[in-house]
Amino acid sequence: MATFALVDCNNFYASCERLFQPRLRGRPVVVLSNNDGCVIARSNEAKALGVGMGAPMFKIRKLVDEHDVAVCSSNYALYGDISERVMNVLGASAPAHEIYSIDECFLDLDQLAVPSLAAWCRHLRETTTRWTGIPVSIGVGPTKTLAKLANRLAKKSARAGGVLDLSHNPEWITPALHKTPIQDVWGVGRRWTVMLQERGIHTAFDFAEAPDAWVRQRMGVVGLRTVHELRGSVCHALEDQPPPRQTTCCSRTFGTAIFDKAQVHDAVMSFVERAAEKVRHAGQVAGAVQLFVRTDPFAQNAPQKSLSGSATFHRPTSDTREIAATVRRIFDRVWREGFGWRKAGVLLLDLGLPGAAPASLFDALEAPDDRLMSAIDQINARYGRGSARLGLAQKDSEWRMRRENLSPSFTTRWTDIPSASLA
DNA sequence: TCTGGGGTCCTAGGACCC
DNA sequence: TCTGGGGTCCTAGGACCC
Repeated sequence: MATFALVDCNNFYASCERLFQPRLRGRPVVVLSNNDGCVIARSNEAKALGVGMGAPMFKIRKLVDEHDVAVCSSNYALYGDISERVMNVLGASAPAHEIYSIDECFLDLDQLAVPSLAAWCRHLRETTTRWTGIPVSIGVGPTKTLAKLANRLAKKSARAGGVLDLSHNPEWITPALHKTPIQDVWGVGRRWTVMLQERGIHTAFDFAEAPDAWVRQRMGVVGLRTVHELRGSVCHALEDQPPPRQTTCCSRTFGTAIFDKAQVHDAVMSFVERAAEKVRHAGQVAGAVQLFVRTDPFAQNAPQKSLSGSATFHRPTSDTREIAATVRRIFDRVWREGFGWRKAGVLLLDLGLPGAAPASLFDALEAPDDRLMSAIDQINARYGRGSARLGLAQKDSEWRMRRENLSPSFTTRWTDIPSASLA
């Protein structure tokens, strides 16, 4: 019998904001998406006030004012760095681990020889919080799906104390399934929730009882795997060596609609720079690139339009200059005047290792020179992102995001390091 | 006035092959 | 008159995750 643990940081972004800002402790805190658009993280106090996940800021303005809710713009430099610290603690603790998201980590506890797994988990939980300042909850189960489910209950139940082990208490599994609403099962999203509820399936227990053939027909093999995992058979193994990315994307919603071609082009070029950096950082090259630009889908009265175009490189590349030249051609080809553009993005596709693709007939004629890109990447690694650039885009332009309540980069920028005084 | 960004996997259908 | 069977590859769209 396999044993998986899921360690999940509680209200991760809100907890990160609190780390270096004690004035936020005990107060309701929300963290907003880019452009300060909608809520993407809430402290327990904010949840208790009824602030929903994904709620647009303009809809909760009144609640925020009335209850003195602290509002933070998202600060990914901070969250990414804190995440790395948490993952380091967790990775060192277990025989094998899989970083599942910025705030979640699966552990494989099969080979762990300890007298009481629950006690071990409680200790890990305390250590993680003491060493990183981030509170976590731990769920344990015979499959990843059950570990997820246990984690949710560990968070909710005061009695559980942040840890719930279903693996060594199999008699708790059935009650746990009964207590889990169908929409909270890992792998069941909004659409499937509606479909399942219409057919009388309201809890994880109901779902686990559903006939295989029916699930297979309505939800494909993906749904069937979830059902089997709820019943305790492993369908999702621990992936401690994550497969390399197949695509990478850099896109943004602009702070305001933009009509000007040069401005949109500027934004697109900065996305090219960032996307190419990501791909080089992963040691990969891209086989193709896609560009999209679209209007604001929420602007009911404005004309809607979506532009997109793509191109294949005859030799896979990660060179910003080459990608930029290609994207510029696509941009000129698809551009249309007269629309208020609100979002754009660049996708790098068919990612692979350099040299993995078959050589083209003309390769010998154009040996790539990657010295400039390496130099730029090294400078930026040392002095901070954006220190050296190709001059493809203005540094500060109109399309920039709104981030009105941005916290300092406490741990990743020298000038922002918090100071303490003993006086 | 004000609604994020970045991914994965699966499936169906069409083009094309012999 | 009679009009197969079995593949592959690609793409778009839909579901999901955080």
